[in-house]
Amino acid sequence: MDLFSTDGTESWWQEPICPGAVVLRQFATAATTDILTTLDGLIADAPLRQMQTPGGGKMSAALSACGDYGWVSDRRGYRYAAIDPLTQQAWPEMPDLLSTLAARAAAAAGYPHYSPDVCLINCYETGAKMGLHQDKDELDFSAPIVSVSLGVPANFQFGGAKRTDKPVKIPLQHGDVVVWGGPARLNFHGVLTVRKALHPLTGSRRFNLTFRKTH
DNA sequence: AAGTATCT
DNA sequence: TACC
Repeated sequence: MDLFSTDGTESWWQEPICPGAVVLRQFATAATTDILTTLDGLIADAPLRQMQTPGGGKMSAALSACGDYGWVSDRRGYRYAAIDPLTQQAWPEMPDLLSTLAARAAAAAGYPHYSPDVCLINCYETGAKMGLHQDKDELDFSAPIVSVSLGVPANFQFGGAKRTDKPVKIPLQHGDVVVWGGPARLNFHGVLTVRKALHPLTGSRRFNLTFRKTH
């Protein structure tokens, strides 16, 4: 296990998943109180909402976003939109605290010069899940995905380039960051049903921040 | 479709 | 696998 400590205030380590993908364990732990305060402000301006899917279903995780665009799903399909359909306003600007964290994580995983234009905010209550899918609505697949876990734990599933590839199950805790790009950029991934639990900073909720370069 | 129903 |  490779252990990193730059100034004595952070201590994290990395666990490879497959070529192009890695877990940065406890990478964000030191900053999570400030991140969650920042999140409160963001979702006050762009409320979390459960989006409709094209088939007529509803996603169990509630979503919001900040940055230049947000990911939107409705009966017509999936897309990135510059205007939040709920508020009819632009999405909140991405705070420096978040873009800096994402860039630091990407660099640590071997992807320097990362400048995401979107941060999706996913909120999982007990029982919520996310089916296996690919992040393929972006226009730039050369940039990685950076995924920050906060609050109650969850089991992440990370598969291959084909839906039928058997995923590996990765338990994620508060402060863990997953980065995937390069040969793993389009790999299928998802979140198993979140189990009832309590976290001192988020109660029963799990938040997931996913950063992307969409344009 | 990031979900769900329906099939083999 | 199909869904428009």
